[in-house]
Parts: sequence; C-alpha cells; structure tokens
Amino acid sequence: MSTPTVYDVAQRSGVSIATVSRVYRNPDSVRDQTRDRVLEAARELGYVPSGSARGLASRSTGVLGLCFPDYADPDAEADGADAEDDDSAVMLYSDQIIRGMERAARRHGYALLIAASLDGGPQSLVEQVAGRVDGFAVLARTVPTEDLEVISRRLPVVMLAGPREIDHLDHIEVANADGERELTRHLIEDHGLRRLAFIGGEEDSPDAEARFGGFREACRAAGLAVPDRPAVRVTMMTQAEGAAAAEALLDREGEHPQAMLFANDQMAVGALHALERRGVRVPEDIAVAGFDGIPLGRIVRPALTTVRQPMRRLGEEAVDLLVQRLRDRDREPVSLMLPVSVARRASCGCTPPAGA
Amino acid sequence: MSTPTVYDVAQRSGVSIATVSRVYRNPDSVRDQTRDRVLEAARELGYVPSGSARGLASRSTGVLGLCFPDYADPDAEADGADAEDDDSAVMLYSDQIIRGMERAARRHGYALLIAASLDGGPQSLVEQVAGRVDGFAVLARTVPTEDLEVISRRLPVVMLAGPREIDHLDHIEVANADGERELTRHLIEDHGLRRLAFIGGEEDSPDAEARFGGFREACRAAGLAVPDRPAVRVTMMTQAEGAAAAEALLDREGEHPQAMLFANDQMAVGALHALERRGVRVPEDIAVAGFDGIPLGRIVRPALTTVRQPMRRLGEEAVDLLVQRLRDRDREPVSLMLPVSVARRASCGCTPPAGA
DNA sequence: ATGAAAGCGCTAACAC
DNA sequence: GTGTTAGCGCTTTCAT
Repeated sequence: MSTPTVYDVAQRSGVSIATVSRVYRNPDSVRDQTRDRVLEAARELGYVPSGSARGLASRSTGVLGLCFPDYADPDAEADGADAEDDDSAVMLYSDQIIRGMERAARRHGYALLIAASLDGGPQSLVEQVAGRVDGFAVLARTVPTEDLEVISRRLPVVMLAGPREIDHLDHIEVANADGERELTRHLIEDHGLRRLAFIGGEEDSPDAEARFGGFREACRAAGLAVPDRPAVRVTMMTQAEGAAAAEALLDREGEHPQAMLFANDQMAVGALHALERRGVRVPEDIAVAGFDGIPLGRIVRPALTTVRQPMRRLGEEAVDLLVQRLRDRDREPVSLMLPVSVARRASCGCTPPAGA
Repeated sequence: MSTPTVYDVAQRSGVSIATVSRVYRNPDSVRDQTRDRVLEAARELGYVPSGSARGLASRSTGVLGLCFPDYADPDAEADGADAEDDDSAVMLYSDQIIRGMERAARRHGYALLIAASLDGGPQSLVEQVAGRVDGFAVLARTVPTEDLEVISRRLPVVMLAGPREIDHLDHIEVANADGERELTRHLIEDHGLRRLAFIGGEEDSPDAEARFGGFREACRAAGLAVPDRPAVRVTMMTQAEGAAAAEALLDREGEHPQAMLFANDQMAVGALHALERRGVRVPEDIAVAGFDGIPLGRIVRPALTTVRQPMRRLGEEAVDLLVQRLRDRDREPVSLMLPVSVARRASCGCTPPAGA
C-alpha cells in the first residue's frame, strides 16, 4: 500500500517502466493513447515521481541552492514587537536575495533550496544543500572557505557579497567602497560637515572594512584627517551595538562628531533610538547614516540616509552565473561588481522626497 | 575523474562503503582513527554525499517545501522604481511565510525548497516540489485541488490561508472575517462613519469573501444597511485596480462614501494615490483601510490603517504541523485559525503612534 | 513506439 | 566496530 512507483503504474497500465518514464520526461515520444493510459493509472494510484530517484539516475536535480548566514538581529525582532507591528518591517538582505534568486531560478526552470547556516557545524549545512542541488550561491562567511574549496570541485558555486576568497569561483560583490565614499563626500561637501565618525565592524569583516576604506578615501579627498581605524568597532553590528556605539561617542571627551556613519543600517537605527533617548536631535545636532538600504531605514524617523545595495539583483545575477556555468563548466571564472546608490533621506539633513 | 562516491572514498581509506556511510550518518559509531582516515580521503577526493542517493535509499529528504503563487504586483514594482527605491519596500506575503518556514524548518533540521507557481502547467510545479520533499505547504489556489488530492496521498501537505479545500489535510487560515469585522466596527463606532464602501475581489476568492462577510456582520451589528455584494469587485486586486475602483466610486452618483474598505492593502495603496490625484483628502474627506499589513502600508502617506495578518507565524505553524504529521501520519487532521489584529494608522483618522 | 536490463550512489539489515 | 549484500525508484542505452 506504500508509495506507488513506476512499476506499479507500468503494471496497471500494461506498459513497461520505460514507457512510464517517457510519459513524464518526453510525452511526445509516446503514442497518445498509451500516454493517456499511463497518466490515468498514475492518477488512480496517486503516483508522484521521486525526485531522489530521478536525481540519482539523471545526475541532476533541477534545483539551485542558497546558503546564507542566520542574520537574525534579536533587537530588530524585539523592536518590532515593541512597536506593535509584527516583523513585517524587518526584511534582511537574505530575504531580498532569496526573492531575486527564486524569480531568476524559476525563469530558468529551477526550484530554489534555501538554508541558513546553523551553529551546529557547517558540515550539516553544506551537506544539506550541496548534495541536493546542481549548483548554489553562498553569502560571504557562511561556509568555511576550505569546505567551499572541496565542494566547488564538484559543482558550481558562486560567492556573494564578500571578497573573492577562492579565485576560481564565480563571484559577485557590491561596490562598498564606492558607496561609502560617495555618501561621505555628500556629508562633507553638501552638508559642510567635517568631524565625522565611522563605526565599523571587526577587522575580518570585508564589507565593513571596504566601507571604511571608502570613508577614508573621501576624507582624504576632502583634505580632512584620515583616521587609521574606525572610531568604534563592534562585533555583531546589531541595533544594540549601534546604540552602545553612539552613546560611547557621545560620552567621549572633546567635541562630538557632527556625523556618525555606521557600517550598516541596523546599527544606525539603533543609534537613532539611543540619540533620541539622550535628547540629541538628528539631523540638527548630528547627522546619522547607515549602509544597506533595509526597509526599516525608511520607516524610522528621521528616515535613514544610507547606501542602497541591489540585493535582489544580486540574487538574479547569481542564478544567471550558475546557469551559465552549468552550461559550460570550463568557462573563465567571472567576477561582477554591482553598483550601489546613495539614498539621501532625513537623517543627514536632506529633506525626504515628497511622500509616496 | 568524475564525481567521487562512497566507493572511491572507501577504497582510498581502506574501509568498506558502509563505514564511509556511517562516518557521515553516525560518526560516533566509528572508531576515531577510522573516521579520520575516511574524512581525510573524502577531503582529498572532494567527496560530497549525494542527496539524491541518500534520499532514495533512506526514503526521506530532510527537506520541506513551499508552493506559492507568483503574486508579483506589476504596479508595486513600477511604483517602487518610480519612487527611486528598489523593491526593498515591496515585501509580499510569500516572503514572510518563507521567512517563517525557513526558521522553523531549520530548527527542526530541515531545509526549505521553494517554488512559485509557473504559468506553464502546475504539473511541473508539483513535480518539482512534491517529489523532492518530505512534506510541503501550499498557499491557497496555487496548486489545483485535484492534484493536491493525489499528492497528499503520498506525503504530508498543509494548506495555507484559504478555505479548507480538502478536509483530510492539515490546514491553517487567518481570521479574515473577525479582522474585517473589528476594523469596520472601529470605523463605525470610533470614527462615527456610516456610509462605508467595501471593495472586494472575485467571488471565488475565499479570503476576499470572508473579509466581506466580516464587513457585513459589522454593518448589521451597527444597524446599518447590509449590502448584498461589494460596492465594487475587481479581479487581480492590484494597485491599479484599487485606484480604478476608488475613482469609480467617486464618479458614482449620489453621496460619496465616508470610508473605503479594500479587500487588501495593495488596492488601498493604489486608492490612496488615486484620491490624492483627485484632490480628495485622506482621512479628512474619506477614510481608507486595507487588509494584510504589508510593509508598504506603513510607508505610504497617510499610513494605511489595516488588519495585520501573522504571515510569518503562519509559516512557522505550517512547519510544525508538517513535522508533527511526519511523526504520526495517522493523527487527526488539524485546522488552525490564526488571530489577526487591527493596525490603526493615519488613513482612518487615527493619529499614528509616536514615531519609532 | 516500446521493452529489457544495467546501473546511478547511498542506506540498512544482518553477519562477523 | 566493520564488512556484505540488497535494494531504493528512476533514466537510459540498446534492441526490437
């Protein structure tokens, strides 16, 4: 009584299993009458082709994968709850990348398998995904480089949004330095600010470092002092840490900075809250800027000036790269850099554009 | 030179394939020394276990699935582009359900396979997903009922956010009628409005109908005239249709309604735009309300009063139901109804709560 | 147009 | 603790 197989369908419709298989894979190669008999039998039996068996026999799954870090920001969740809204406002990178990949994958006839990295050994993550897909994308720092090294020998892997850790892999990154440089330039030239503080992440966070690099370039170009390192470094880049960083800067001796540039939006949002609690007005007393362009940044007041990353497009490009490599395993590794754009909103002193 | 298998690893490390298998499935059942040898050989060879083969042999994939409709609202996209923001503000149900399911699935050790219904025959959708997962969730009206009937004989299926089309399946819905009733009551009692117009979808849209039902209940309870059918019916429930519906109501003879209640947020947002173009002030001249609680509703001005659905929780509950049924195939079918809540914002005349 | 047979790479008893 | 041996359900030549 268990799950029917090709054999059951074949027997019931009086054909061979090969014919049953053909009906599903290449319907036109079977006579109409035969096909109808098979389909009818399948229906009666409740037959559904086994993806595993297919995959095994055909050596391809029709599925692409995505591994991403578990970027859940606990603060963001709490915040959402406080503010009476559910988590609808909290959409992270990964969600947008998923959207982009899902769409693109579908266009190419693939389904998408997603898995966030669990703390319990990366082994499991990699196994879950790598073994069941024809190729997959990995968000930076999700899977240990050495594992990728091994896996990428067996199937196409494209690395997303980080430095190119393995040079024979396809790779897509966003213009972190360009974006932060332009944002900083805007603050300096258009708003006339000169005392800027950059709040960064750990030194081994390539994105945060690249952004800091852009910040420095802009300072240098403007003839300002070029700091060797961020005014503050945090580890998780969460809202809580952003708030703490803002307070720490406020408590430092000497003049306050005129602007705080955070390595990501989450921190900037946290800082906005902290500054409000301390009675510091934004942008009148101090300008605040983030990086990423998460939806939450548009909802907070003042709306957050930031650098928008084209995350969804990142997902789409990832799929395209994967599909192309699946077609030609020997082509040269590709490395793309996607452009970003500065979103000038209220937190830097720019008037927000007319309400939608 | 092709993809290494257990045999290759076994040979290279001088053990049997069974031991190789054990190393991956149950490491503790193998002596340390042996395990290290195997792992080393695997590493050298670039071995990755085949999910297909595993699935075939063990009759389970460790993957749960989600089928959802391709709800892309073309207007929403265009709108986003116009407004200079990328699509970050446009997060649909499905995205939130995906989030919820991914999280919950991961907690239970599953990965998530997602696929939006393609126009090209549902057959493909169903095959793609159904054959490769241990169970899956289906958003209402994504897969033909008859297909579900067949498939659900083979693996657990939970139906989401719609009526219970198949009564032996697990099923989760949201309290559409309750929510709309409460929203309507609020408009009538708290704002003193009496001429209300409900803009619905097609009659075969269960959600829209349930909401209309709640609207009617509230009218009845308040002693107002109870309409037989929505003031306007549209087909796709997009922004464009919402705008058109609003204009149509404005152009009708007789008194204008004091409030327009739309069957979903997309339409309400479209209406907001249309009303602004016509110089009709919201909420002074007319109140507007939606249903769903999409992020976009918080961004538009005035912010949209609506009924928030717990979409993410829907995803989580779906996974729980799936996991439970996987454990006990014979348990009674479960049907849950998740509560909703009214979000009182500016478009109905309520002052929005203090900015976050 | 259809059938027969040989795997695909792994897991799961069951022996040892 | 480790090896042997059957399959798991399907695709795919190669015949017919």
